[in-house]
Amino acid sequence: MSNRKSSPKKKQRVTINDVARAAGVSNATVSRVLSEYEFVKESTRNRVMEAVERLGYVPNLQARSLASGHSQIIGLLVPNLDNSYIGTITQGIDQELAHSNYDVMLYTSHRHPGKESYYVDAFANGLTEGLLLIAPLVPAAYLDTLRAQNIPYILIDQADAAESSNVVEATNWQGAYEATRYLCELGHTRIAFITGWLGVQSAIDRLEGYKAALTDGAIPIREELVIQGDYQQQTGYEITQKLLQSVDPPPTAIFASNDLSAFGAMDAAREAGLAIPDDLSILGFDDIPQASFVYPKLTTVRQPLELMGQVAVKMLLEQIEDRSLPPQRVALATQLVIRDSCRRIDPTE
Amino acid sequence: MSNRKSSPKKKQRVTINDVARAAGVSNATVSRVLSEYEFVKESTRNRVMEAVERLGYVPNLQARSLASGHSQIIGLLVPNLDNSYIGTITQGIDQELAHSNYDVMLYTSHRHPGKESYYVDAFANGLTEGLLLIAPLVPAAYLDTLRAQNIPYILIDQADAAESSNVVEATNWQGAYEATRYLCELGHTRIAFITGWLGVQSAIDRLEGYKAALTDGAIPIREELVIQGDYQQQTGYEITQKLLQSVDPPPTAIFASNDLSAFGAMDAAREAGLAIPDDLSILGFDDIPQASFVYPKLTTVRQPLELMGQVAVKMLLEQIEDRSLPPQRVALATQLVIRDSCRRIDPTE
DNA sequence: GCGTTTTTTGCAAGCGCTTACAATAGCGAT
DNA sequence: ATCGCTATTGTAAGCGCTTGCAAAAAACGC
Repeated sequence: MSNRKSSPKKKQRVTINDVARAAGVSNATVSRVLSEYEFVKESTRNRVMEAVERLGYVPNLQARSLASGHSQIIGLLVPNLDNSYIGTITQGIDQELAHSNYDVMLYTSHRHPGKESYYVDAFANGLTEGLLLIAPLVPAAYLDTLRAQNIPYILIDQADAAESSNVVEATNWQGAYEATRYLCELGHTRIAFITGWLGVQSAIDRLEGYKAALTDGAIPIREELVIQGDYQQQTGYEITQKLLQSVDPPPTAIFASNDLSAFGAMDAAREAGLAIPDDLSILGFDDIPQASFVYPKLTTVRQPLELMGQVAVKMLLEQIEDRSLPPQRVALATQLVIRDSCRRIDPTE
Repeated sequence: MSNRKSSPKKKQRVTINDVARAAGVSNATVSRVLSEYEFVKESTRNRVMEAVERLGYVPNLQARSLASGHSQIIGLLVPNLDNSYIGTITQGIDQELAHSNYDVMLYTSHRHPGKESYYVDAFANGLTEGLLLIAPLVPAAYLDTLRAQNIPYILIDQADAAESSNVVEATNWQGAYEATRYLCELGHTRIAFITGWLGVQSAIDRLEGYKAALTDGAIPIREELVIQGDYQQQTGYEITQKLLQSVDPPPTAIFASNDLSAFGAMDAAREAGLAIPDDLSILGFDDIPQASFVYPKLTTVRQPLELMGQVAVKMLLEQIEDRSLPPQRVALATQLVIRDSCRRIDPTE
């Protein structure tokens, strides 16, 4: 404390100029070496690299992006992170991004609508070059902002009614349709459906797929068997409890709009003393990692979550490259994964 | 395409100078208004704010941080995101951060050791002002880098052997000890233990707690009942399968080092035809949301995951404020949450 | 009304890096 | 040796914002 002069408080960051001086070149040359500019003499390049190495120089990202206009950062807006659904998509995103030199800025909206648009405003400050929105609430308001600012963005697993966004989703309708048909073919006629949170298009599509399949199977749609859920395990549990008590005759199968809800349904069924699949068949949607570890292993509709993340990144990077690209929509194929939670039902039952 | 002159390709970003001009002041004044500098005349402030509003001005973050030296960004390094353990901690982090004006940069290491240190190098470029490391692999190498660069960082749920880091963890030893004692008190003497990934301290602490409790309960530690796992559900499943086949007499209880492993154990047990808790008691660690939704509800040791995230953020922000603060270690209390997966065992069995 | 203070502003110098544009160097051809 | 090119490097003007310093205004004291 006595002589503060002797302790230089300055953060002695190594800058490009230090490197330039050390290598006996101008900072422009250092910059060129670092950005792999082609016309740099071999010997100069080596000299610079040696200096970089020796001084432990690391470029300052903000300076770089201020000067170049590119931040090499993309934003990722997620509703929350406490389930593996989002996590798996993120895994795919991250994986794809690993090949590029983009970093990701994470924003979570905790399903608080107000916050999402707040964040999107924040994105507009130019920090991020593009945006990945996983199952966003899409109150249109902020998509307008995004478009106005001409910021590339991709909607993952949530179509935009306006049709003017880039979206990566799964074939939700078909997935639900096939799954329901499967249940029909197994002999089920009383098939309950736990919807997802109907604020998102994917949930609606799944519901429609379910209905269409019943109709095609000449099974009347009974409204008391279609219950509105919200993709949460707890809700699936509660709904199923109620369902099993109040509907008579009870359903012989429950198709849940996502695996988490299906897990909830399994728990409720077991608690009610029903064996799965003997007394009740259960079918999920997503195929998160857990689906194959629960007992019995869950039959479910696989969404290629990781792939969705990867594809979204690819699309986003393309859009960043060329802002004039027209909006694309990609629907990746779902696939029915038959495991142990559904069984053929005897028509006489 | 014909006359490209008419289309100004320039990204017409609104800058602080535009606002200054519009409000008839200098950019310095605008900057002061925006940073809530106290000595600005009320009328000027209003004029500026009005201009900001009207032009839809949003400050450029990189310019701001280049000039000020503060990026207001913290880095978050996670091993992966596909389980709710990390997600829940992140939730806490995010929640606490919402009160501040920091954003978070996300890095995932996918448990690939090489990558972690790669990232940490990247952090050194000054983009982030501090780092939160969730259950990192800690190959010491990059902690050295961090310390050398004097970048504040907090280790979450992973102590640093060197004792010189800030860490937020749970009372792992005590948690495991209490849980094991509980099992003993229930009459169990053949208690198997599925360890976590022993590369992290927390896993070791839990193992030690388990051993200590057995010793205190005068129960000999049988090595064949202690199996090395890695915190994954699948591994828990496989281990339990083997355990049930090969050990004779079989354990009457299994204590898994985390809930995921416990879920795996439950599945394996059920598959082997054992009822839980009647034929086998199972106890977990973490208390992730799912723990109370599986059937039977899992008895487990709660780690205050969200709180850990929040505390970590608080500590980090303090460290950023004042770099000279000495390293702190906080161990948050765990708590045994008794639910339905363990039962008292008849001594005559 | 004048010298002092205290507020409010503007000026201008960067922050560390990129990138036209210009200058220099190197080289074979003439 | 000179010219014409091309390869290589340097110069310098920013990118958009913050901030120390100083000037200008307003407020105060007598």
